[in-house]
Amino acid sequence: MAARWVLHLDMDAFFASVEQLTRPTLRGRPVLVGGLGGRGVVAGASYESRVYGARSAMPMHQARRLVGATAVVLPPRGVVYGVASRRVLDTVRETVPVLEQLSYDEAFGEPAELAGAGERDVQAFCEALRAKIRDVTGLVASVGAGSGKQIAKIASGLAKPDGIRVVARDEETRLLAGLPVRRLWGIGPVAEEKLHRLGIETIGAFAALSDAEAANILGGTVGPALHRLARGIDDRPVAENGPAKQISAESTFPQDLTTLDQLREAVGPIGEHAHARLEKDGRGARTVTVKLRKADMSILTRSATLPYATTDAATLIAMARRLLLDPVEVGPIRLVGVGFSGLSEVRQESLFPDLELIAEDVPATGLPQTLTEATERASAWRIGDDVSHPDYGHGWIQGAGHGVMTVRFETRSTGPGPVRTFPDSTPEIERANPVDSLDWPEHVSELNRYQSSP
DNA sequence: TCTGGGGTCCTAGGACCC
DNA sequence: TCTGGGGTCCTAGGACCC
Repeated sequence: MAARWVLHLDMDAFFASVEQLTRPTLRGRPVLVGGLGGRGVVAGASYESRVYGARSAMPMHQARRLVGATAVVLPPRGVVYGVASRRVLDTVRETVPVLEQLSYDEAFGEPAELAGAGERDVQAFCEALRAKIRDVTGLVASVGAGSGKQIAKIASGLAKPDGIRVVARDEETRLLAGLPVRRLWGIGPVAEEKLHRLGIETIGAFAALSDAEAANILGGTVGPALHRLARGIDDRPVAENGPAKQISAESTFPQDLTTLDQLREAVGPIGEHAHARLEKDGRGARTVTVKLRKADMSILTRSATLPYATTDAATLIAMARRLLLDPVEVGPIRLVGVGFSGLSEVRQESLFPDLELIAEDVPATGLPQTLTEATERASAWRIGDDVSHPDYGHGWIQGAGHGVMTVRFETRSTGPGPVRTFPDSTPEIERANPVDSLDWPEHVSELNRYQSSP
C-alpha cells in the first residue's frame, strides 16, 4: 500500500486575523478577542499581542495587562468567524474533497493524489493550497503533513506562523522522541502530571514504556492508544464529521448566583439559546442536562431522559429547571449551562401529550446580567459593533461613551478607513450585519440581514 | 480581577433484562 | 434456597480539545 500523507491545516491566529482582515486599521496591532467582563478570557490573540505573552484561554485582564495600552480588545463576532471558516473550508474542499473539521480553524485532510508521493511533491501541494486559501479568503493557514493525524498536527504547530512542515518518514521517530509529552494530542495537564511524577518527560521516554505500563498510568483505553501514537503508529482514518451528539449553551455571570430562584430565571434565556440551536439543527432531544459551575470552579451536572425526543422548548426548559440544585445547599454558582442530547429526528410533535410538562411561572428576581448582557447594556452601542452610515458606508465602533461614539469606516475591501465621531443618537448610524465587513461593498451578504436588537 | 463557551470521549456503578 | 454472565441504558463525573 502506498504511503499515506495526512495534512493538518491550521489557520494562524484565526479570530484575531479575521478582525484584522475586516478592520484593516488593526493590521500590525496587538488584537485581543474575547470576553470584556471581569471574568472574560482570551479567545484569540494576534501575533503582535503574543509578543507580550498574551495567549488564548488567558484571563482577559491578565492579557490586557501584559500587552499594555496599545491592546485592541474586541468581543468575538461568531457569525463572521463562522462565514470566514466556511469559506476557507469550501476553498480547501475544491482541492481536498474529504475534510475532518476539528474546529472553526482546523481540519485534517488526506488527499488521494498524494498517496505514495515524495516530500517534495507534498511540499508543493501544501504551498499551492496555502496560496489558494490566501488568495480567495485573505487569511493565512499553516499546514503540517505526515504519515498520520498526530504527526500532521504536531507538524502544523511547528509550521506556524505562515509556514509548512512536511515530516518525512525517517524523521518521525527523532522528531517525536524529543518533544515534551504534553505535545501529544490527548495528553492534558492531568496525564502530563502523572507522567512527570514517574520521571517521563518526553514522548520518546513515554514510547519506551511497555503497553502494559502505559495502561497502568493512563488507563486501559487511553493509555495504550496514546502509547501507539507516541511510537508513531497512527492509522486513524480522516473522516467527515458526523452529526452533533449534543447541543448546549452556557453563561457565566459577573456575580455568583446564590438562590434557586436566580438559577430558575437564568435557565430561561440559556435554555432558549440552546433550544434555538436545536431547532436550527432540526432534531429533537431526549436527554436534558443542566451544568452548574460552582465558585470554586468544580462542576455539578444533573440530567434526565424523557421517554421520547422532543423539540418543545417549554418541555425541555421545564425539565432543566426541575434538575437544578439549590445554591443554599451546594454553594454559590458562577455558570449555568443547559444541554440537549439523545438527538434524533422527531416526526410528531408529541406522541405522548399526557407526558408534556407544564412550564411553571418563574418569578423575576433581578437576576445579575450575563457577561454578554453586561457589556451590551453598558451603552446602546458597544465597542466592536458593526454599523453603517448612508454616506460613509460600513464601519465599526472604536469607542463609545459620554454620549458620543467613534466609528471607523472600513471593511476588508476598503483598506484602512477614516474615523468619525457622532452623538450617540445619530439616526443615520444603523446597526449593520457584521458579515458585511467581509464583503462590503462588492458582494451581497449571503446571510439574512443581521437581527438588529436595539 | 484568576480561569469562556462549545464540544468529544471515557469510566464506573446501578437498573433492568434475558 | 448463597447467588452466572452478558448486554444495554441511564446518570454523574472527569479529562481533553479548540
